[in-house]
Amino acid sequence: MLERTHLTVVQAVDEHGSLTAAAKELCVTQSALSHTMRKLEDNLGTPIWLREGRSLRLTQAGQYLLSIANRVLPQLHYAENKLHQMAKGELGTLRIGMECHPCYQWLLKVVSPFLEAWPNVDVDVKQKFQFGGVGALLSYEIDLLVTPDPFYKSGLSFEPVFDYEQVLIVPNDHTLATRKYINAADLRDQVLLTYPVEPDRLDIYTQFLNPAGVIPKRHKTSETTDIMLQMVASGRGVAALPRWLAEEYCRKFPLSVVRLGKSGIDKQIYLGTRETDNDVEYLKAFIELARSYKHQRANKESLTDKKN
Amino acid sequence: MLERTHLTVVQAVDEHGSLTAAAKELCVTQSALSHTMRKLEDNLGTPIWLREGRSLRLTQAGQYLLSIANRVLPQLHYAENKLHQMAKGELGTLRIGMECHPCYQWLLKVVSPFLEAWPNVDVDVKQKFQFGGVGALLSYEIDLLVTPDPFYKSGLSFEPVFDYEQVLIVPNDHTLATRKYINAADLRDQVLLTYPVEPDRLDIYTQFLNPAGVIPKRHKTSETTDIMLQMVASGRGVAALPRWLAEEYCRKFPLSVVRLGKSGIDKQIYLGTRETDNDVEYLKAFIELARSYKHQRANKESLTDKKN
DNA sequence: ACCTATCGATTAATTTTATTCATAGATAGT
DNA sequence: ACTATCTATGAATAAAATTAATCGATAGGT
Repeated sequence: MLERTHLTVVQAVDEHGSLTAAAKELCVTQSALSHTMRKLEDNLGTPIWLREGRSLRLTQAGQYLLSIANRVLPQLHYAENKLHQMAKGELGTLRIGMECHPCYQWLLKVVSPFLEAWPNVDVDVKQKFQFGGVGALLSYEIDLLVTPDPFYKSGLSFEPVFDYEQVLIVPNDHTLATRKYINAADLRDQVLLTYPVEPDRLDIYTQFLNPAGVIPKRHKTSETTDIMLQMVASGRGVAALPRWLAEEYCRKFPLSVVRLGKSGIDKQIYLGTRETDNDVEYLKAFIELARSYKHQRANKESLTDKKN
Repeated sequence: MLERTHLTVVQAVDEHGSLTAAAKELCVTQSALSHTMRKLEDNLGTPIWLREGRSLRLTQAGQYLLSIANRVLPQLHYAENKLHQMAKGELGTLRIGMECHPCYQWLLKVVSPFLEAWPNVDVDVKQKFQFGGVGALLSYEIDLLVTPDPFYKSGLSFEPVFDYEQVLIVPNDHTLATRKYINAADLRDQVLLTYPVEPDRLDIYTQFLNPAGVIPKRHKTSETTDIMLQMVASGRGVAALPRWLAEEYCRKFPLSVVRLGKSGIDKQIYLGTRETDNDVEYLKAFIELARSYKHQRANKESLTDKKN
């Protein structure tokens, strides 16, 4: 009943001084505005303007209506703008879900250039999902899943964006420190430090220890990578980490990296999305950024390899 | 482009769970809503809902739109309500203009019962007018003029609401205190206290002193009635006031009232309004209240007279 | 595994609404 | 007094919203 047009007309008349001028501004005839506002006045039961000769003077109701127009119209304009930006995929919230700890370390590297490139897009990172990461993706709890386990299913698409080797990290003076690689049996009398998750979600168990039927001497957990590696550095145990991350810590602490098994444990990080989101610009951009980060790192690593 | 309907529909769908339910609520067909929202989605370039089987799920844009709806719609509802109240004359601001000091004293008496009776109507009192009180009335600066000088002109109507006698107030021990009435010449050697306005707007000059060609010994001014009468009480001069006001002060201070001239100076207070405002309920109510106050006071006075 | 009820989308027809056109009435300025 | 410039108005027209009828999809019951 009180429509946006009415507010627009009141505002335009106030700004341009007359119905005629307002009509020109709004690209309609003066008659149209006259009819429109007359109808509103009839509905409200009060005039908006007093007609004095050939000019209009706002009544009290009209003044109030003008104040409403000046308050509400900007809100609508702003909303329209935002919606258009959202439509163009320039604005929104990228809700990222994660299913592994190494993913988190990797994610931190990619998120910051993304935030810079897309100042109007927020990033939300979630880690707990009632029905798993894929469930969260399918139920629109998240828009992007970072996971080591692609789960091919219609409606979803997964893409590997990062390859890494899972390695053992030990103190420099550890008996295993100089080994080219270790076997599962070598961990039988070691204390193993991991993140506090179930062993069947830890690659070192599923891909290394379990197949060989080996159980380490003890298993301790640590929430954070820093604490974990400080414990490793002080000889309290050994830990498994992505090589790129382990090497970073080798610079900070007296630690060494050892391959797990003769050919190593190779892992990938995948990004999962809904196919319905294929045209969301900032999502595509994030994946592109993730891809380029992978290559950049690959180049770096080959350089380091040569140095060694 | 982003219309009120769109907001209403988004809100209704959120509240009732489906387009169909929302349509029933809004008393239109489901088809109508489907068309309306489809058009909006086309305009924005982004869907508001994801169609999943037979249910709708808000997109990010949709969630934003819903938040806008929840913010903006109440504003419009509230505005509509207020406008309807204004239309019924139950709401507004009564802007009162005043042209004389006694008017102000009288006004105070009438305004408070009015404010009680019309809790939704505000009262604004103004005293300075570039083009006089009538000008202020005609230019919609005020809605009601309280004045001793009716100015009959087409478009305006004046109504007397209060009769009073302008009297001289003197200290109890003053030489004039016991006189039945005084002549202009009696003020020749008195100090006259008045409000600080031009003498041609003071009745004691225009209707009493000037006709007799008398000028008082001295003329002092005071902004407030209280101070003025304290000065009178301490023998610094004499003042002219409406009788009803003077008698009130006689109870507080040792003061006496003396008639000005043999038959006294009779004055009226008029209320002036624009004829276009004839159907403004609260304006009519104010005038009615003013009238009733006049009668009430008249009765009181006649009672006091009998006692004396 | 098959009905059935229900949901949203769609097309064409229809109704309602908004807008224009043409013109009258009023008025401020020259 | 004349003219230009307002707003209002009624009828005609254009545009938009709404409906009716129907389709395809799907969740839930049997």
